[in-house]
Amino acid sequence: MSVRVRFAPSPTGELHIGSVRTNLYNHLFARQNNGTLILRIEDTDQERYDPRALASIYDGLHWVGIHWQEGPREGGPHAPYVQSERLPLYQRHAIEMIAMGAAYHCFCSPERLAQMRAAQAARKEITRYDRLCRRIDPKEAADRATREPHTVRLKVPDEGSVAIEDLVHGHVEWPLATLDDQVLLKSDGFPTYHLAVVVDDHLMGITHIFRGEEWLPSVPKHLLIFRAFGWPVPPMGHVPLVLGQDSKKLSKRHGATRTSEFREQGVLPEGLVNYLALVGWQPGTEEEVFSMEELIARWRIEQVQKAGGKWDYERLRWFSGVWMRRLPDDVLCDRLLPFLPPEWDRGVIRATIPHIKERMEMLTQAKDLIAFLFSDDLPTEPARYLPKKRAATETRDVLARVRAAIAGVEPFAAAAIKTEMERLAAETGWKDLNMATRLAVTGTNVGFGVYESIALLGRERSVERLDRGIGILKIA
RNA sequence: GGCCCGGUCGCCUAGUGGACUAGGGCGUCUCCCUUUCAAGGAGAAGGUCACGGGUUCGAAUCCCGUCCGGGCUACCA
Repeated sequence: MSVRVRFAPSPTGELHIGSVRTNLYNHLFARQNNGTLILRIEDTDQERYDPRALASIYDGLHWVGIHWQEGPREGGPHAPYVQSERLPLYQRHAIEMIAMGAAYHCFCSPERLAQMRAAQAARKEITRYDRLCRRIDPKEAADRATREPHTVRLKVPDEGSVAIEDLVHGHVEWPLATLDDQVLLKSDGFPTYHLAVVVDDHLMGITHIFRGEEWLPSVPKHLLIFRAFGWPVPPMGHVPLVLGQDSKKLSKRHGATRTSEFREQGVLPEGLVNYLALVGWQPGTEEEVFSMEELIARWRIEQVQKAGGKWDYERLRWFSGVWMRRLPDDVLCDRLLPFLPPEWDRGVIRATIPHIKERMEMLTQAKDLIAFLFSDDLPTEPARYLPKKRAATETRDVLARVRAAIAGVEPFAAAAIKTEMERLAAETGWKDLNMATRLAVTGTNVGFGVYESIALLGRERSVERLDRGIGILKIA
């Protein structure tokens, strides 16, 4: 039987980075087994529905390199893949469960439910449905259901227990006596998550369920539904949560959590995927830099951690930097373009790549590094042209000698410029000759090699800037 | 409160009874390289393996208890 796994997000907002991690695991498992990955939209909560979410899911997942075969836009043999378009299916199954005695109609109003819970809480009891409607005669209930608002609830047995062999956590067991009679079908005709996942996972032929650990407590409810229909229960693996620094579920207050934020910050998707895979999984060796293809070959559910992983922005940056250096220059150049002014010449940008790729962790850092090549908007304050502990007069004199050397150097290339500059440094005894030159030519005290900077800028512009620097220092 | 899941350096983690004087990576610090910043190289600091009892010749690893943290506890997912 071929592997079929799914990613089932709720369209309630922008794609969360923790969701990407969970989906990445599904993707890796599908790919390594030549299986099928399915995207299913679980929009059963009309209140929280966010129409922008679907685009966010598609954009974010495609950006990190995750692709699937069946989904809302792709179609497939089990379409539709949006739960709100499958309502009759869930309603039919809910009715079937009632007929089998595994569920019942509930006519309790939200108000009564709220009062009931308040009373239970006041008595320090467990707050759960008191099963009032479970005692209504089924025929009467069916009749009332034709005209009264109602929900359908799971009829949880009073005794016994259910268990799974979780792929991550091992044996987990729940006594049924502690379970609530979960609502399966809401009064608006929409299913709850619990009914919808089980029905869809079965109907869509899902063979393995990998999802976040927050779902572990609801497994017994799902087991009861599988059991009622006599459906086989697919193997499940509940993967650890992605946490913030305070050990709580990663959320906005911890920092960036939207996938699009990382993209906007210039994080390389290769680095993100590499880092993400390692939050909750490790290969059993000391290697840790992996491409998507390597992850596909190596990832194993058995190696997934039990404990939650704290999000580490520093480590993510490091991985992004690692991939910055690994990507081919042409590829990196293309990645950079969206982060630079459109009028900047691609050819010039491309020429800087070998010099800046080792100095960036995020694509957003490129702009400052190469701006001096595209803008003549340099500082005007004399102090900005002085190396530490150097006076204006001496700096001006040294710069004049540099200017002469640059004006005549042949060939005009980094190696020859280096030779000239080193000769001048020896002659003048100036250890910070390069810094003085850098300040005059680029306007900043950090950046890649001065010789390369001058070579890239060109003889004419370099000389112009040296003259300009000398002029500013004369005024001072 | 109840149910469930966790607990190895600040963070991610290796480790599944003896080679553990607990290893690697991120971060921090030092040095080398470099007339900037990085990258690269070499080192350092950092852990009584949550705690307490057992079992055993021997425990991070097995058992029991305790503590701490988290998740769930909705007609949310």
